[in-house]
Parts: sequence; structure tokens; C-alpha cells
Amino acid sequence: MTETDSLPERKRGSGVKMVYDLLRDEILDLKIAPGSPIDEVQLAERFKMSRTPIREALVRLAGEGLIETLPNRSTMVSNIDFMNLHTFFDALVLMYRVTTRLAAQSHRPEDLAVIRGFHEDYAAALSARNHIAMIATNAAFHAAIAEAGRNPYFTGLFRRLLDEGRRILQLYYQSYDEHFPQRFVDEHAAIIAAIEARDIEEADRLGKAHAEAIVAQVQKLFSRNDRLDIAL
Amino acid sequence: MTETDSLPERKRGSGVKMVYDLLRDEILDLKIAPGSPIDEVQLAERFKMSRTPIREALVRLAGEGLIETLPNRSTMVSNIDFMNLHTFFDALVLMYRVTTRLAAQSHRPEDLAVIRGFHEDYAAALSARNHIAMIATNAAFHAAIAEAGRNPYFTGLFRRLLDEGRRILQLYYQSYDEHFPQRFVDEHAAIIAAIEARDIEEADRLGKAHAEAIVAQVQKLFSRNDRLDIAL
DNA sequence: TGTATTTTTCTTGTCGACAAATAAAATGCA
DNA sequence: TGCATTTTATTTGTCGACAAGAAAAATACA
Repeated sequence: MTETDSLPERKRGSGVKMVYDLLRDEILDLKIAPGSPIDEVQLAERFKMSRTPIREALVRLAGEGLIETLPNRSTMVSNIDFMNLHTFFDALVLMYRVTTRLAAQSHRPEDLAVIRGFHEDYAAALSARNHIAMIATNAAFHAAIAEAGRNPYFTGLFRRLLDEGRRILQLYYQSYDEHFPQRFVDEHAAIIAAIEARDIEEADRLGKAHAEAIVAQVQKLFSRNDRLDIAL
Repeated sequence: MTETDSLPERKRGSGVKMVYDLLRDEILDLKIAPGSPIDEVQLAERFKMSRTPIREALVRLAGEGLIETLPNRSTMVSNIDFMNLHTFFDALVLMYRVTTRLAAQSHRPEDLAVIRGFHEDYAAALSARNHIAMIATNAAFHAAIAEAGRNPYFTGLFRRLLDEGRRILQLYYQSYDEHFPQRFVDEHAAIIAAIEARDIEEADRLGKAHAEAIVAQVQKLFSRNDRLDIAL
């Protein structure tokens, strides 16, 4: 796997960010399975740098709860907490509602252009049956709505939740294999309309319904496999 | 300042946590002013360890937004974002409401004992006019309520908000100098009663009112000093 | 004297090496 | 063979040193 550039010239300080970003994506896209061991030395030689910057990237990931560190022993990708899935979804639904409300209330015209952009990206990703792009653009779409609500704290919290949810959605989408429902695209369109009309209650209602529809399907999926895949 | 233990025997891995905890408290209790520079070398000799574990602690703090790092140049304690205070308070009020509601809904008898314990600690700290203890016990009180709601995600988010708010509350309490209002204690008692009665709507209402009362007073304080202390 | 350029200084970022801690393997013993 | 104990191996945590980058100081030049 020679996926690092050949020239050893690297800008001072860029290594940490590169390793962090890459590992983060690999974890959230399930390219590295939950529970997988992470070896500092291996990463160091893979990226052709010392263990120090690798370690810094790992400390950051641990701070976000994406990896877990057993003192003096090993570090591994965090497991998905299937036991408490519903608590995660409760938080997600709440944030969907709050951000959609705020967007309906405080958005500016230029925000809608950004939101529509991601909306189209999502539709395109769905047509192309590209799991990873669907998840990324869906998150970008909702994050853009949160941004339009103009509350940095909510936006920050929401982004964290969306990222955490990437792994779960990944499993969900993988189970489809074919034929994604067009419904999500339509719901997104309806949410945009409500925001543009500054109809706060309608936006809230749609955000809630949208989130709960997703939650219901994910829950249904996992209630089937609960006992089988408990390790993954 | 010889505040580190004399024996050089330190358990492997404990240094990072110690530095992290200590710096964190010093920052949140405003013992280190926002904007203050942080010198790795200085910390290293203060704690009699190498820069490596110091650095790891700083990376963690940076991950929480408590310090900011200028690439290749310097690192300093983050400034309090006075411009966006209201967005922080909106988030805080929401979390007060949500956690109080959930506690009223899902608490178990043993939770109430814990909550009451912190309630009494808070009352004692208020009588003793101990700013720092008041803030700590107040946060512990509300965190205990969140725990009783049995949603780890909400609890985690809420704790982060409460910690972030410690610096603001610190300024707020410092402005009192004397004579703290008994009202907060009474409001806490009312919240406990509503939770115990499992009266969700009342708990929500009280949580909202409690948060908004604090917010209103803090806002009033800062609208006075806004232009003066903008640097701090 | 005032400005541009070089030099110095100071802090961070990275490295290679070593020590501690734990798990795994090997050994001893009944 | 089965179990306890010692030895080895592997991985993490820590260290001291050095190099890069940027600001501050010093110098050159008009």
C-alpha cells in the first residue's frame, strides 16, 4: 500500500492533520472496522514519519471518542454502542428539530443557495448509488441548515452528532445494496420549502418527521441483527 | 512555586492526566486569564517532566477548545467569545430543559439521593460565599439531573456546555463580592420536587425559568461592561 | 533619521532511542 | 499432562536533542 507521496518534503505541521483526517474518514466510513487494533509503529512507517506526530493525531481522535486507548497496552477503533442507540437517536432528532427551526427563523437568502447545492449533491449521490457520498452530502445538507440557524454552538454539537452517526448510517445503507428510496430527497425538498417560507412550526414538524423516519428504519434494521452482529 | 511532589517517582501515564486536569481547572476557574500565553518549556520544568507529556495534555485541551495554538508560534488560553454569548445561552437553556424533562420522566429513586446531595453542597457553598465551590456544585447538581435522564449523549453534551460556562459564571459571581441571592437554592429545590413528582411539563418550565433567570442576570452584567473588558 | 535587510532569538514540531508495563511464550515441577 | 513461575517479546510512554519557522533585534544603507 504505497498511498503516500514519494517526495519526503512535507510541510512542518501538516503531517498530524493529514494522518488525523485520513484515519478519521477511514473510521467513520467503516473502512477500518470497529474494534480493529491501531498500531503506532505501523502507521509511522506507512506515513514515513516518526511516532510523535502519529501519536498526536491519535490523541485527538481519542478526544473525540473515535478510538480507545488501553493504558500501556493497545489502542483500537471504538465500538459502536448498540445498547444505547436510542439515546443517540433522541439527541439526533432533537438537533434536527432545533436546527431546522432556527434556520426557518434566521436564515438569509444566500444560505438557501448553499443548502440547495448540497441538496442536489445528495440527489446525485443517490442516483449514483454511492453510499459514502450519500452520507457525506446528507450530513453537509443538514449542517448547512444548522449554519443558516446562526448558532455556532448548535452547529458544533450537531456536526459532532452527524459524524458519530456516519458509522451507523454506513451500516444502514450497506444493507440496501440496491434501490434507495427517493423519499429522503423529497423530504429534503419539503424542508427547504418550509425554511424558505419561514414557517417555523412546519420546519420543526418536517425535521422531526424526517429524523424519525430514518431512525425507525435504522432501528428496524438493527432489531433484526441485534443478536448476530453484536461484536461489530 | 513548588507545588509538585518532591519524590521523582511518578506512575507511568499519570503525568499527562495530572497536567491536563490541573490546567483545565486553572483555565475554567480563571486562575489563568483568557489570552495568557502557555509555555511548554515552562510547564515542563514546573512539573519536572519532558515536553512530550505536556504536549499531549495541551493537545487534549486544544481539542476541547480551551486553548488555541498558533502554528509554529505560540499557544494561549482561548478567549471568551462575548460576541456570541447569546448563542451559548440558547444552547444552555435548551439543555437545561431537555435534561430536566428527561429526569422527571426516567429517574429512579436512587438518583434523587445523589441530586439532593449536590443540592446541599451547593447551599453550603453559597452560605460560605465560595465562588468556585458554588460553580462546581451547581454544575454537579445539574449534571446529576442529566444523569438521571439516562441519556449519555445529552449528558455528555450538557457537561461540555456547563464546563464552558464555568468561565462566564466565574466572572458573574466575582461581580457580586457579597450577598448571593438565596433564590437559586429555592429554584433548585423546586426542580427536585417536580422531578420527584414526575411532572414533566413543570420540570421543563422550571428548568427553563431557572436557566433564563441566570442568563438574564449574566447578560445584564455584560451589557454594562461590554465595551470596557472586551479584551478579557 | 527612517526604512529595508540580515541576524539573532525563541518557540514549536519532529526525530530516534530508551525504559516501563503488560501479554505471550517458555520453562520448571508435581 | 496440568499448573505456577520465569523469561522473552511487543507496545506504549517518556526523554533529550535538533531543526524549522516566525517574530524581534540588530545592522546596513539612503
